[in-house]
Amino acid sequence: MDVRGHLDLLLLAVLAEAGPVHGYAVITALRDRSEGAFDVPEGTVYPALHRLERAGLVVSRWEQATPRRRRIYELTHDGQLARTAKQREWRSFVNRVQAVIGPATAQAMA
Amino acid sequence: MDVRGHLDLLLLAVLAEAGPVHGYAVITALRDRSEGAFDVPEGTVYPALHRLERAGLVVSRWEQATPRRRRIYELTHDGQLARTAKQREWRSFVNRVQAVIGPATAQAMA
DNA sequence: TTCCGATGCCTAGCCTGGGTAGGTATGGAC
DNA sequence: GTCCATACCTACCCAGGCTAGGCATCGGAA
Repeated sequence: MDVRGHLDLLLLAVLAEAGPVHGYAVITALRDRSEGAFDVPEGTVYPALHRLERAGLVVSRWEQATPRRRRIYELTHDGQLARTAKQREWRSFVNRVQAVIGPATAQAMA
Repeated sequence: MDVRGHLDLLLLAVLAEAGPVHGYAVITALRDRSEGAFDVPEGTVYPALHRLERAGLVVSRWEQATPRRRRIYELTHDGQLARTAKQREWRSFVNRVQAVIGPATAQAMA
């Protein structure tokens, strides 16, 4: 299942709840939390994290003294704000879609 | 608000519930049902309808004896199936996202 | 009567985002 | 010693959706 334009929300959510974490762990966290549904390829996640960093929503640093080189990502303040904003957007989006595709479906979701 | 990869679902839903309808009406229906949120430009909808027709999910015919020329779109049987499939996908997608971004948000949606 | 906005259709091209495919390197298990 | 999992990366492709334009008709307002 692809992430359909909501990748940033997912990444920001993982970073917010899992704390400072490296890229590969973001991928596994996404897979675990979605029960395997969001098996997002590395070629999607790494560039996305770089985008978020360029946008100032995350900062990264190379982890010291670990067996493998790891780049640790962390939300900035702007990233926190963006996360809550995107969550609001997400809720609104879901409600709008629900309104279009019919209340029966909305009920079936509960 | 953009439709983020769920345009086909929205179009199929409108066509399923509003019955045979022309393209411009699809646009207004989408806007009305979403309370203005999905104000999808014509340059998005018309090509999308053509895609759906090429895919065999809708058929179109030119309406006879109307003041303006109108192309009427209607779901095919495959279109009906695709609609229900995409609704299932949508529900699943929402649940997965919810699982990732946290149950608190899911609760807030109810 | 003339003009403008709403209706109704269309397409060419851009841009972004996500996926594919491939490369590099190290650690641990067998 | 070989192979898989870990861990990072980028170049490229492609689809989808948006911008920006064009065309035509109708009704109402000025």
